[in-house]
Amino acid sequence: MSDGLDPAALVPHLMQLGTVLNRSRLVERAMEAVGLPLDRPGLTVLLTLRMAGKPLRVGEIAARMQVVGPHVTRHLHDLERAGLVRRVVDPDDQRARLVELTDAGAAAAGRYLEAILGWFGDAIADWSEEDRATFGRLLSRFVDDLQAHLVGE
Amino acid sequence: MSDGLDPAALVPHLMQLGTVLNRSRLVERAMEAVGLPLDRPGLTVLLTLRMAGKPLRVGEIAARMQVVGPHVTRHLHDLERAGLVRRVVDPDDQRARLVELTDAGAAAAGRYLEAILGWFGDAIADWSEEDRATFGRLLSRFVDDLQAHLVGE
DNA sequence: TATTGTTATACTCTATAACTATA
DNA sequence: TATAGTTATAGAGTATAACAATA
Repeated sequence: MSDGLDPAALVPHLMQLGTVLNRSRLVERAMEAVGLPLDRPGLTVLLTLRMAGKPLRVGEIAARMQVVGPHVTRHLHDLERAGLVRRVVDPDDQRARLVELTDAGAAAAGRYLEAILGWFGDAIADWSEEDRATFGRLLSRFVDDLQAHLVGE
Repeated sequence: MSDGLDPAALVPHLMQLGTVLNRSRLVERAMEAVGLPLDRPGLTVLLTLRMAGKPLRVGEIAARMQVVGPHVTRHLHDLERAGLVRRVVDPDDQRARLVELTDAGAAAAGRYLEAILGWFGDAIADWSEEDRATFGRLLSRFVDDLQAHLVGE
């Protein structure tokens, strides 16, 4: 109530960010840059595995993407056919499948990430080191707090 | 290169935020809270008009939502049938239509916004005033810089 | 009987193409 | 001829339901 930085001022920025993140041609450009055409969910699966740094079960991928199981299964087919991932039976549970990146998949995910990072880096190239650090800290905190509140409700 | 707050650390948070913003049930909850069932794009149209604070042409709404004209037209039908918006011919150009909120539409948009603001406010309720102000400032700057770079490329 | 994943199907959101009316 | 909007259609992304296999 003391100034203009209440939630009301935040919402338009967040809406705009959501738009840029999801509706801009960011992903398409990354795919052009890398030269390996994937659909958006396929790329998300790849990046999810890459960021996890280890093989994941189908259900775990779905949970991290916040989508439902069948959706992941569907895109795993394409990725497997393209030689980017491999499905192996989980030794701990014969029902489950462990999905892992192939060498080609890991390389592709790395190149995509590199392209995207390049853009983000360019966008904040002239920020002070302090602003970057502060933004990183507050953004992380914001996402965590928001998710906690939405889940907990 | 001096610490962990380079773009690489930002990306996972941004991906997560994108997920929360677009794929969580945030919108559905707001609609339940308000009791007026709309689809997501319909609600976005309503909020776009509300945040503009004045009647907008169809093309202008589409531009702000970063979607294509026909998409807006489609949802305007539903909104008009529900009595939430009104389409009037632009006096300056007989080809164009000015879309304006009805009283009911403005009231609904206000209630939705209130519900959403409430959640955001709760999420950052225990932040210091300084952190809120800083986050607001950096977020706004980040979105602007990012958009400028993506457009300019 | 509960859980992991798959198959089949349907729904939501958004785009492209073809058209109408005004400029 | 160019622009604002609409209608009709198609495609991408995701969900629900029914099922199979293992636990």
